[in-house]
Amino acid sequence: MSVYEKEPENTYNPQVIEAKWQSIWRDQGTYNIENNDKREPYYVLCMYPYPSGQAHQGHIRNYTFGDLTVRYRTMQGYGVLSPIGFDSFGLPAENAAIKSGRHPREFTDERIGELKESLMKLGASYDWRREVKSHDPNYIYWNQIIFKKFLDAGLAYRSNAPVNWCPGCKTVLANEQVLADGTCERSGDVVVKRDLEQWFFAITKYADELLSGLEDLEWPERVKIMQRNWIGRSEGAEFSMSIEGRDDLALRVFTTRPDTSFGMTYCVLAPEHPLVSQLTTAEQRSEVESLIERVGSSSDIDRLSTEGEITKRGAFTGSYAINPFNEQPVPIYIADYVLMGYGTGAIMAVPAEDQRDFDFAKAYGLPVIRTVEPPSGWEGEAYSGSGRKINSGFLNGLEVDQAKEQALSWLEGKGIGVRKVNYRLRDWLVSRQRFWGCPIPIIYCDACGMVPVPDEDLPVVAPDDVEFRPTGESPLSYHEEFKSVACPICAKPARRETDTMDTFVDSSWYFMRFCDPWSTGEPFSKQAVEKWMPVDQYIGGIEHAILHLMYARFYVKALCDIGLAPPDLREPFKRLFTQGMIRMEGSKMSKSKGNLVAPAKYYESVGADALRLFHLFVGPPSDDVDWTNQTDNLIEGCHRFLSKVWRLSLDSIASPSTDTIDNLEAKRAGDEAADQTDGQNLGPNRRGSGENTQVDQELIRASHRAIDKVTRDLERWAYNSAVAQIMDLTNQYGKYLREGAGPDSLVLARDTILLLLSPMTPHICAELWERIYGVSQDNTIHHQTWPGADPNLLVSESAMMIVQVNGKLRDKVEVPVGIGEEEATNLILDLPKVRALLDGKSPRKVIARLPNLINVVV
RNA sequence: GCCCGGGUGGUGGAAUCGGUAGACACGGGGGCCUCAAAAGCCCUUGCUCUUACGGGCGUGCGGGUUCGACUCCCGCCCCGGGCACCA
Repeated sequence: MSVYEKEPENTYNPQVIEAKWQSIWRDQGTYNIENNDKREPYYVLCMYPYPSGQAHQGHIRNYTFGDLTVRYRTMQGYGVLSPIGFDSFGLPAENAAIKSGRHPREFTDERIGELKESLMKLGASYDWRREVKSHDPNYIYWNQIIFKKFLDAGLAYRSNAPVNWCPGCKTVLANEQVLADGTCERSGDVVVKRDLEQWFFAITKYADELLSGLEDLEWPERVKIMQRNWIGRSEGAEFSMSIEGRDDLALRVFTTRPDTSFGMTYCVLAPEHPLVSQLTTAEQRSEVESLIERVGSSSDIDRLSTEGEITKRGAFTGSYAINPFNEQPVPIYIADYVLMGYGTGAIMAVPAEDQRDFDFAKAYGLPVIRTVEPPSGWEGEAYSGSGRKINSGFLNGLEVDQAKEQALSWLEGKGIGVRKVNYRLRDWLVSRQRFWGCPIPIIYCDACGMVPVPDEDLPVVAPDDVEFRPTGESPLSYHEEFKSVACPICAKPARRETDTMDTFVDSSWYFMRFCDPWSTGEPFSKQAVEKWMPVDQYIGGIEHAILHLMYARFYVKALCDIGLAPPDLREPFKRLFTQGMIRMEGSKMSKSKGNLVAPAKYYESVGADALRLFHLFVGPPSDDVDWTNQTDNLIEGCHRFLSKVWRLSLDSIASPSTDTIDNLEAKRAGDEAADQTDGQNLGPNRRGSGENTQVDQELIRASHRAIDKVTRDLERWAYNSAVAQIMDLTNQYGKYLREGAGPDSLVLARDTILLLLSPMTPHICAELWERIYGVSQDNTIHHQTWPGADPNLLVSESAMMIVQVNGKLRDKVEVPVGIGEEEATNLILDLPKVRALLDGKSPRKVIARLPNLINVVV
């Protein structure tokens, strides 16, 4: 037992010190920041959480990384904006309301309280004055104002569209909320198609900028790739084909391979294509209609399940189109593999160069004409690679790329086609038939049509006296008082829109509101946004790689264009970090799976600092974490390490070999004066008296190496190896402390450990710093400057040189760092081990990477 | 099917520019301290041959480049993620 631990107040008691410092931070508003702060601004943001009650380990992980960044950047001298809020609209609260009969607001506020408490107990530092909640009437107000501005700008519109309808949730789902197997992401029900009048945001207007804007973002490459794929830009041609015997009709098709037009052997329309009924001949009608029936009313799951029975997937219309390239008629089919929502909803089919067309052609006995010579020995069916054109009239002999260009020019020259860019990205469907969301501020009047709710009547807030029936329908739709309203224009009875907005709308601009949550005249002042935006470091889960991050990017561009945001902002998140997920037995941790591990039990046993340290140490932040039966051991180990830091730090005060506090204070003051002269050394970088022994020199170098390594590791998100480095320094410090090193080196090492650790485990470091230095409240460890390594101390005078013979490690020799090649060669040729291996032969070659390595080739 | 990641001891992981593979931990084994325990400290811990000294093998598999490969190239296998009729 250490000297200090004999006194009860000197044992490491995380619960006591964590509560103490958390209340200090809260009472002092340590991490509050003003918009007129003079320091260089730095905006750190973690994705605001859906309030699900007590935090889960995914939150803990996220907010630990965020808090580390906040504290680290603050120590580097930035004025850091660190806000937090709650994504408090959404389905779970509504479902809970249906079950319990309680109002979702009550339920949500309670959950926010619980989540807030777990975040406070984590010791995360925020400017709580800036808290934003989606369900706050104030936020709803601005959400609705922005919606109206979008409407004015033509960015919000209403359209009757086939939508994904979940019979379980009784609501429309965005494409993104429908899983690949055609089921609802939330309820698992089979999603069906329905035609409904819905609100959309015109995100496709920004398709090109959403794509090109990715270039300059410091985002993980895989997130950018996912977004690029989602946008799905493709270049090609759109051209018209005449219909045999029908001079009144023309068929327009889109293709990315105009060069393959000579290989067109049929055309396909989507079953929903408007020309289908006109093109269908009497004898084909029943066949065509039965296919339309099957495709139209079915769910995607039915549509997909037809895979394999390909002959049920298409029907011949009885009509023929004329291929403009060779004037040949080709039969027109309808088939479910062509989608109405993409391109023109009609394609020219080239089975030789497209596998889907090939499969269809084979099933329907349609011909295959190759237009690109496949490589010799080609065994596949359709060949979509490059090569020389054949069977292609004026394109023969060209390479695919040239032929594409020629075909395009030919189409343009003839005036039958144009170059065309298509996107996979669709407009954002924002209507939700739910209660617990931001109401869409629109009134429908029989006389005046669609009328936006006047600003002075905003916000439109969902009523309190609602009845939650287990029908799945939104209570708004049967709440007469809410629904009935006087038309703002003619005052006659009118109906309110009862749909609410997708909750992704709320999360698309909350980070701007954080800049200026007090703003009353506008959603945020341009000045504040100009100062803080874009977010310097955004941190969140990879699961938001596409939706949230795409929508938020769209929103910022739109807000710039309608004049609410500074025009040149364009992008919200300059740097993005996506953390890995917590897994349990291989599956994603989530409440629905009942596999959450609440932080409370760790707060009570080992404390928040140990839990934070575990999340930093367990592996690379971007990797998934497997929560196993070993995990508690690792957390325990983190606690043991912190106990060691505690003990060794306090022992240093007690140890007669180190300075008294008074002496240290004097020394620090002196060093600060000295620091100003060389302008470089801050914090613990005191050089000492110059009387240090060899042992002291080693510890001093070790401290500087740790500063260097940890700083570089924090910049490259290698928190696990940063922690390892601090552990290593702590082990050395402990050793030197026992061996009685001098005070300069011990104090340096101890302070270095505490400073480097302070953004990671803030409570214990603040407490120890206070016990050592007795600092006042505005001079805690978190007010210290991040240490800088002295480059001169990073290199040693001697190095361990690896001696290799034929590339294999054979020996190690300590050499001076400046050793020359000749000297090194002579030295190693004399080594007994090398001599034995040479066996009298002379070396053929010597490769030297001095002073670290030398390799003799025999 | 296409596009991304990844595969290193019993476990989590490290090796940042092609130069000591396994840092730092967890777990295991042994010891010290103790009446005893907890805590702490010390030693040990990739596999394998050897009493030892010392050797051999080793980063999913098979090749290649190089004085030298976890790292680069080619071809496979396995795991995870994203997209999936987007013409």
